[in-house]
Amino acid sequence: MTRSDEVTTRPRTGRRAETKARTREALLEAARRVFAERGYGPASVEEIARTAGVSVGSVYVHFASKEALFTALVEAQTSADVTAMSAVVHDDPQETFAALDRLVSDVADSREEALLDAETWLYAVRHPEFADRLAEHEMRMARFANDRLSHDWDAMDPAVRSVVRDDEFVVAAAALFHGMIRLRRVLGEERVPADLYSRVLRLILHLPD
Amino acid sequence: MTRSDEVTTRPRTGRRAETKARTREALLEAARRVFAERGYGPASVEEIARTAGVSVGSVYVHFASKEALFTALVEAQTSADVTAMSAVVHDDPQETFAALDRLVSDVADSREEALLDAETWLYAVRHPEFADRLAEHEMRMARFANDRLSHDWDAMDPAVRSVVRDDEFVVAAAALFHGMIRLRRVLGEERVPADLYSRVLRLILHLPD
DNA sequence: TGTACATCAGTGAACGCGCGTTCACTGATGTAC
DNA sequence: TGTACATCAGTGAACGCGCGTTCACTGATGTAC
Repeated sequence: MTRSDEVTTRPRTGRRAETKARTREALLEAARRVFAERGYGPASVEEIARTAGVSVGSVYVHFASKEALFTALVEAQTSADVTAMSAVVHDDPQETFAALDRLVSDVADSREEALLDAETWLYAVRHPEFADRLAEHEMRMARFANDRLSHDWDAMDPAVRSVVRDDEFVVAAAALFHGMIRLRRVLGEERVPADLYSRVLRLILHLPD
Repeated sequence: MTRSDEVTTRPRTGRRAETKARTREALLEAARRVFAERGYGPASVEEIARTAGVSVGSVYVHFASKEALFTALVEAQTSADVTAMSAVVHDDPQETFAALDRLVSDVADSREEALLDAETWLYAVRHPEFADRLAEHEMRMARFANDRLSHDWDAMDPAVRSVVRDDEFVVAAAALFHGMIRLRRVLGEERVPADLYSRVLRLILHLPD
């Protein structure tokens, strides 16, 4: 039993640690907004600091460099993606499809998320060492969907199963997801209705309704 | 009949105009490479000029600004896209599907084209006045495909036609196209085989083989 | 509890640097006679 | 054909500016006694 264990009334994290964590969060939130709006290159550390309400020097207390701030942001976004993905899956397929459509419109209609998504992809293609992390994340998301799907896959129409494997379907579904977000941003929600996503998925799977 | 019409032996465009046109082409080609590799913001006019083998000042003889150079490049790419699209359509659907798969692998496997594609989208989302031009281009490409398709659409399985309209199918096909290019760059060609595109399209359309 | 000292999150001016754009200049090409 | 002048594509040094990062400093919080 060490001395720190005996401290009970005092909060485990002192005021200093609390405010430090708050500042870090504020910086990540500001980075999300500025990186999305300007892009990685043109985004300035000064604007991120100003948006977070702190000085430039403070950024370097929390992150080693502008690049480290960006990758920390992507890491945080990755966790958020997994959370969003978990919320999509339901026992009832109808609800799952509806949740997927909602995810399409949520991401596409959030300027910030759509931009950051593209910015992350570009950064990954330009920085091979980072590409592996994005690939791993993309595969984790796909496998997550695949696990839920595999129970039903054996019962799927053989006309479908003979053309694509279950892991290929998941990749195609992810591709359609990314592509619809991209097009919806450019063409508008009339030409790219969110429920088109689930309607096409059902056509691919030869499911009714 | 003006004097210029009487000049027959002399080339219509003198040496000066010829070399100027060559320089312009060299600048556009260099811009394609540098904008793709670095992104619009971080790409420097100096590097573009150096890549093209001319001085910085020369860039401003041909283009009013870095931005004008970028939009001219996108304009040129737009024409190239239309040409590529024309080459895809065949009378035999089998050949059309095969050509589409080839287009997927061509664009995805060309680092430059894939990057420029994403860079253009980002620029459009960040510059609303430019977004209209990209939307128009995207719609022209879609309509182009739609015109070829509409002859067959009436003969399509009613189970398909009752779920998506022909213009919605074209949007979905375009979305799948963009998404597959994106994923293929990150996940590799083993996990995103090019022919997955046509296989999924056939599943959507409930076509055999 | 009170006091003296240590820690460290946060500050902001200063740095060296690379950027987009300009402009006076050069010289090959074009034109007039 | 030859000559004198005009045009203009291309040059590159110079400009003003904003960038990422550093670092000596501040003062609130934490610790020892």
